[in-house]
Formats: sequence, C-alpha cells, structure tokens
Amino acid sequence: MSLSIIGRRPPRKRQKTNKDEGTGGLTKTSIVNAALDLIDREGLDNFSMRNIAKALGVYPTAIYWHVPSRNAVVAEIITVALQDLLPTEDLDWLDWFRTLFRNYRAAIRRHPNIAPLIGVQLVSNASLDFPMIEGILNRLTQAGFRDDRLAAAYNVVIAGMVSFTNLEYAMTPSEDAQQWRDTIKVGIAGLDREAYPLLARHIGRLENKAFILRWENGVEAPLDSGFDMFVETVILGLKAQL
Amino acid sequence: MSLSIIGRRPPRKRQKTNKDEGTGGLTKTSIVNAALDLIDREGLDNFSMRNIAKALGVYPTAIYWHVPSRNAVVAEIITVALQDLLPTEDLDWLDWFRTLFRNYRAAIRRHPNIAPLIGVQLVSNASLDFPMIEGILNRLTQAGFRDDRLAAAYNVVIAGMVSFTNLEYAMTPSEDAQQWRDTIKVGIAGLDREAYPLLARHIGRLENKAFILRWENGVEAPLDSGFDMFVETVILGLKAQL
DNA sequence: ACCTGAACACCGTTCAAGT
DNA sequence: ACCTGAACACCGTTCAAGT
Repeated sequence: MSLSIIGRRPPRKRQKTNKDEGTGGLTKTSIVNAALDLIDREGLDNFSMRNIAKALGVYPTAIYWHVPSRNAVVAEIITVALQDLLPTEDLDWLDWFRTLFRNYRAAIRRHPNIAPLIGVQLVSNASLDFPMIEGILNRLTQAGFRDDRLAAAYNVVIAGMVSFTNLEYAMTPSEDAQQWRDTIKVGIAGLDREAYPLLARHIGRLENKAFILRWENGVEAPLDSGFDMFVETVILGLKAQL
Repeated sequence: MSLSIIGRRPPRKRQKTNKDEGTGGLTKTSIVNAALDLIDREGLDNFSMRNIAKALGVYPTAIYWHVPSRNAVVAEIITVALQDLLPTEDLDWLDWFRTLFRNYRAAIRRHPNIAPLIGVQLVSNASLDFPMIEGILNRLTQAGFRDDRLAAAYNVVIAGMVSFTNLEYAMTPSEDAQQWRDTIKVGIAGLDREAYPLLARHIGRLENKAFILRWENGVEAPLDSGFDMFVETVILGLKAQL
C-alpha cells in the first residue's frame, strides 16, 4: 500500500470500470506509461501534459478526467520506475543495503531522464512505499540502531540511496550541448596551474568524470568507481557508528 | 575563477561600463539579486524571468540584454548563495569535511527554496568553483587517497555535501498544502500494523521527521539528527576505506 | 548601449458542452 | 462515463523598433 496521491480526485463515487487494458481507452496506467515513454524518448524538457495527450491522440484536457494533476503523474511515474527495489531476505544487513543502493541505480539507468524528478518535491517522495520503509527499518534494527538513532539512520539510508545516482544523472542541457561542453573545456583550459596544482595534476582523470568538471551525465559518462566508493562509504560509515 | 556560463552573450565587444551599482540601472547583479529575493520571498513556483522583470519594473525582454538565459540566472543564483563554503586551513581533514558539509547546509538554510535548483542540471553544477575543488582534492590527498581513488573520493564528497540537505529542503507543494498533509496522515493512519510492525512501532518518531513520511520540509521540520549522522557516516566511511 | 513592445510557440488547469 | 473545445493566466525567448 503506497502513499499514492493519485486517484483521489474525482472524489465522487466511481465504479471500477475495470477497462485498464485491452479496450484502448484512456486510463491512468496508459497515461503514466505514455508519460514515461515520452520522458525516455524525448527527455524531461519535452515532458508536459499536452505532449502526453498528443502521444495518446487525445485532447490535453481529457487526461484530467483520469488524473488530478501533473504532480500526480510525476508521483506515479516514480512509483512505476522504482518498483521492486527490495533485496532478498537472505542477505546480511551490509549486503542488503549494498544491493538496495545498486538496485536503485539500476532502476534509474533504465529511465535516466526521471532522475531530476526524484527528491526535488516532497510529493514525489511519497511514491516510495511501506514495504521498502519497513525493510530498511528491519535491517537497521538488526544492525543495532535503536529508537532515535534508528530514525536518523533511516534518513541516512534514504539520502544515501538516491543522492549519488540523482546527481550522476542530472539533466544535460537539451539545446546547445556543444556550446555548453566548450564552455567547460575552455574554463578548464584556462586553469591557473599554480593556484590549483592538484586540480591541474589530476585533470585527466577528473575531466568529464567528476561532478562540476563534466559536460555529460551518467548516460554517456557513468561514474562507476565513484558510485562504488559511495556505497561502501555509507555502509562502512553506518557500521562505524554502531 | 569560476565556471560561470553567464556573460558569454552578447559576444560582441562590450565596454566595461562599470555601472554595476548606484545608478539604479539594470545589471547582471541586480537581476540575480532580484531573482534570489523573489525565490526567498515567494518560492520557486513564482520564480520566472517575467516575475523578475516585474520586481525590477522593466519589460521581461530587458533582462535578456544582460543575461543570456534563465539557466544562466539559475547558475548565478547558485554561485551567489554558495559563496564562502570553504573551511579554514587549520582543521584536520576530518573536521575540514565536517565543516564543509555544515557550511553547505547553513548556506541552504539561508535560501532554502533554491535547494531544488542544485544538482538537477549539469549547468548549475558548474557554478561551483575551482578553489573548492582544489580544497577538497587537497584534504583527500592529505587523508591518503591517490590517483583513481582520489577522483572517486572527490565524487563521494560532492555527493555527500549536497545530497542530504537537498533532500531535506525539497519543495513542498505551494497550493493545497493542507490536502497534501492529510493525504500522508491518512496513509499513515491506515497502515497495516501487522504487515509493517517496525514502522508502526516507531511511527511517532518518523512521522514528519523522516523522508517519505513527512509533509513539511527542512524549513518547518529540520532533520538535524539525521543530518548529523549522515555527516559522520560519510566521513567515517571514507576513513574506513583508507 | 539599453530598453520597449509585439510576437511566437509553448505551459497547467478549469469549465461548459457534447455524446 | 468520458471526451471535446474554448478559454484563462501563465511561461522563455526572439526580434524589430525606439531612444
């Protein structure tokens, strides 16, 4: 049972017409699928209620009979994309969290363009669900976190799960990508090597492979080793505080 | 020397007229200040080029003589808000990173509404600057990270710096905040206590104090203990990998 | 050099009307 | 029950024209 905010409106009683598939009629799921498809194919810049409608061959306003708002569509997209993140029960708590974090990143890699939607609005947070929360609390309790420290550790885990990956898959400018890339490269080329010696020495392994110093996101330039270290950092850091 | 993408256009030669203050004329800095003010006062939903113009008493298009795009304004806002994050030199590497993370959060707490702007676009990443990057590399080198592991650790630090805080200050829905809060509370009230016993047992210390289970963001409901633990997690986790 | 003003191609959402 | 169609109050940005 997830905290979906969709399907609350219209609040008038509504018979379960149960035509969620087959008939080709407009439904909540067909809308959400079309929206996710649109984002995958054309990027977040082209994600709009009007473009969803266009993809479905209906008037923009038709969507509002099935779904209360754009925010609700976003929440539902996140729910769909982040299904089945929970690791299997047999893992110990360290491996359980490792797997959780990797599952999250794998889900984002399937739909990288949705990354900027996650975490920026409380509304979209709500599409995560109880089984996941319970699972996290369960493993943290096993690890030894109690009471207020359990709540704190829970927040650490959520932040750890989404943070690196969301940053890795930040939006690249859809227009003038070339110009943007040049701007960064020129900035790096003009670097004062005496003022910033470490940056200058390691520029080869930082350029386009490190936050702030890249012009492509995780789709073209994945930050695998950084992600691996981040996962270990969070897990070993939690362990160190027991 | 920061990687600002502002002031590139118009690329025609342009005399330094040096009337950045005093005269009351429109300038890049007056535009950025007005934009940041607008966001602070009225929230991100009301942040638009047109509303900046309205606040300055000019036509929307006047802004485009001083600034190339909305993205450029965003990048500049971030640069202004994230000034002076660097800790003092005398701290050892552990305390240096602790202070860096706290400085970042303090900066966001001064302008909480800009949090959703940070990290979602590569463009806005670029407003961070070389002194900070060099400082981070410096402390990581001191700690003992070398070569490829230095680059990975750098990415861990950047992600660690922004992640928890950005999530903590995610946007609350500007409209129908009351309805949104009720939706969450109803979801929690209807919780299956047998299926999710840990969640049920600790709901008192999770409700509105934990990601996914809150209806207010860090402005009204700061996650202090979670943040403290997150900082220690990242730092001790890095230390554990040396 | 700097701003006005019209214009273009978009948005999300409401509401009345059709079937 | 479900969709059309018009309408409202917005967007970012370009470009010609004024001063």
